[in-house]
Amino acid sequence: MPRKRKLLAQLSALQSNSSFPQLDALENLNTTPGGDSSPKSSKYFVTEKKKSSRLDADFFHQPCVNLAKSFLGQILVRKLPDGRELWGRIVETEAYLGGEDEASHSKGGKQTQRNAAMFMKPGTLYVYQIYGIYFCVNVSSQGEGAAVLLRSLEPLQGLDAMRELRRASRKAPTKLLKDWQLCNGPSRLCQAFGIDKAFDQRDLTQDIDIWMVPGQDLPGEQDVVATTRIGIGNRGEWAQKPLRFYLRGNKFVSVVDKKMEREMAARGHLSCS
DNA sequence: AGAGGGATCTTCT
DNA sequence: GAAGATCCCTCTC
Repeated sequence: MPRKRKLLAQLSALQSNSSFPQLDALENLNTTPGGDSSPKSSKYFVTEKKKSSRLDADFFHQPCVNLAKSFLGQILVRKLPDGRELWGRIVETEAYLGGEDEASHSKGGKQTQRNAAMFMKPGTLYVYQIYGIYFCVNVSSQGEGAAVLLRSLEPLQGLDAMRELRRASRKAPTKLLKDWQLCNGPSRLCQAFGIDKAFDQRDLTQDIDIWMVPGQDLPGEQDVVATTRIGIGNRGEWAQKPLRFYLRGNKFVSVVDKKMEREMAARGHLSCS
């Protein structure tokens, strides 16, 4: 299986120096981002700066739907083992509410080995494998077994690395992926950001490889489209609930619901200009 | 542009 | 044993 071998090779190349994550962390504190090797930079300064800009436990401690909306416009940051930082603005999310939600992995309130992270403290990552080949990443919210699925990102920094990671999982020689194709889908963003099962149960408020920072321009209520979730098939009424949220008009969203956007406009949610 | 099928494996019945 | 919070490739209109 040449395809699989190629994937593994790419992955191990990227993670070649990650055998001792704690040592890596210490080294990273002593080096300035961007390869500046000025020897006198203070690690205390760097630590302080990081802490102040990271979204904290208070932010994640919100009811599921609120958190799903609050994520829009915020920034996911991933530090690769080689030191490169990937930045992506969150533009599409889905809320999975827990026990009562028939489409949730935590439906019926049942906790299993797979979904354990959904029951952990808000800000915990829940990463699961889907269809045997892909991964999806969620963030635990307030509420028993509730979590928010990250569906699409607008890539901001580290696009070359994202393209490499995305290309590694395809077989045929293809044209270079456009920017909008890098992170527009739950498993695509996991590929682009190098997120796999190893990130399950990690804490976004503490982890050294992945975290979130506040976005610059946060959307208002009128910029957010609320519509049905993707890929949950026949789950009765739960398939119909508006639990997917995305930024209106953003070209990095994976699935646009034109019909819903028209309905919202007709209802007067869209400001007339 | 849209429909259809294959890939591939963990989880739960 | 079957299904699954997906993606990619190919075929057809």
